[in-house]
Amino acid sequence: MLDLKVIRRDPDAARTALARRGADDAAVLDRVLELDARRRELLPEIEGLRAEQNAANQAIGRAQKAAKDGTGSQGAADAAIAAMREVAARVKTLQQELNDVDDTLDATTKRLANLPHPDAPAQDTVVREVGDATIDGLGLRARAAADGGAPFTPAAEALDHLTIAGPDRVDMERGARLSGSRFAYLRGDLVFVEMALVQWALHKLRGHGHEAVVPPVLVREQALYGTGFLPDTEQQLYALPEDDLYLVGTSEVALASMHAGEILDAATLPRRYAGFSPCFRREAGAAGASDRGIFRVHQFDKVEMFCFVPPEDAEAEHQRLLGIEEEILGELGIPYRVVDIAVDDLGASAARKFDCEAWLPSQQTYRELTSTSNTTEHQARRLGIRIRDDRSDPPRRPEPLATLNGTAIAVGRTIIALLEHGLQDDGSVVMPPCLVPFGAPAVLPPAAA
RNA sequence: GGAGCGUUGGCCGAGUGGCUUAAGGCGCUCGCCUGCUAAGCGAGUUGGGGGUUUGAAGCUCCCUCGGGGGUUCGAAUCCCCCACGCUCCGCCA
Repeated sequence: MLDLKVIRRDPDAARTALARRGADDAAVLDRVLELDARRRELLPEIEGLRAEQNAANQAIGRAQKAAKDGTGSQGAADAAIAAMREVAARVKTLQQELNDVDDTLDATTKRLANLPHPDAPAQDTVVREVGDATIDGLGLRARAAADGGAPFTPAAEALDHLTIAGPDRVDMERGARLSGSRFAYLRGDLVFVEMALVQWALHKLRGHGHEAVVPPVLVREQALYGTGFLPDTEQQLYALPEDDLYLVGTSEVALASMHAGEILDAATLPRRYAGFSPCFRREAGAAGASDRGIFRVHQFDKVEMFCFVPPEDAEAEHQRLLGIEEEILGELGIPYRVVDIAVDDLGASAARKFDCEAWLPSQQTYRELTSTSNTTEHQARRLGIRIRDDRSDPPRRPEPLATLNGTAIAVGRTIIALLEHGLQDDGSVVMPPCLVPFGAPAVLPPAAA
């Protein structure tokens, strides 16, 4: 949500910035300005009448008391009450209109997307590529083998993850039988790979100052409006209308909402979290996509980073999150590239977004594995999260802070990349050495014939 | 699922229609006083939105007793809906 005062002062700047997103936000913006103007017409009128009421009500109270004491007449009070009746009716009418204007203004303002960062590019832009686009791109597992880890001889030919894992470990057929397409059972070894990935990531993130969180995944509509997923991505959301709850598509929703309505002491910032939760996405409209296996499913587990920082620190924090994502991919030995996402492809809340795309040998292309967004004050304003700086002089009013999110581990997709990059000629898969202490097998046996 | 009781300022807590425009206390901030500290005295201490202003400060008005609506000249107080919390019963991994 944008700051009304800022829009009011310089509507053209907001208009220009929103236009870069390519949406029809200009009309919405004009509507906001119009409603804001009407609101500021109504307010002084109502407030004047209310001041009149407040004064009269005190006088009535005194007069009635005097009448009771016998020191005054009831007539004076009755006359004042009669006079106020009219004022009360007028206030009621105006108040009704003001309420309508407020409601519409609020709903309309919430439709506006965040202002994009000036540096957000017009087209997706590759920032850098790390590792070779080959089967063991970074050569990390080969190097680890030389250091005494499991020996590793990369397969000569790439295979996709379903072939490598086999139906005993990624069971799409039974998943579909149970729940429909895009659902899978993850079984056997791969469960321990998932647990190791999660444990490893949470430990790493704790070292980076992120507190581990397992959040609720069923949330009220309010949380989705607050994080900017509504109105915007309704067709992506699973809803439970019986209970007025939604399944979250990412723990970002729950993590951002953790401090909703709070005023945080500036001295306690930054606040950094690492959420672990399942994520649910309807993937409506993705029906034609030809992804095999667990690349795009309706339910997957994810470790998500989330940060609350002072607005002036947001950009540095964004780079920090990107740095952690790259560190993770690097240690897992997954070659990747960083893409600066095009301004018209940003979510409603994001001012800027970087994706890390992993090289998938079986597809001979880069695919999105992680993503980090700087949502500036957009979510904080919608969720009512503010910062109080007791150290500032003169003291300032509480102000919105900035929030940022980033994927640490999207489990399913990470497993895909690990399988493809760890594949050896005999069909076995070498796991990154960093996961082994956390319970991953050093080597996954070949899929059963 | 059923029944009951609750939600007041940073915290505790009084308050059943009108000088309560929220008592009192604690905490905190500032000042005074006091060898230091403590105590004492005084003042201040929710958040939001308007007006004035280039902006800020200042001044001023309005709103804010969990949220929303209603009754009334007037609501913390009465009525309705919702959210949340606690207790008991039932059910349950």
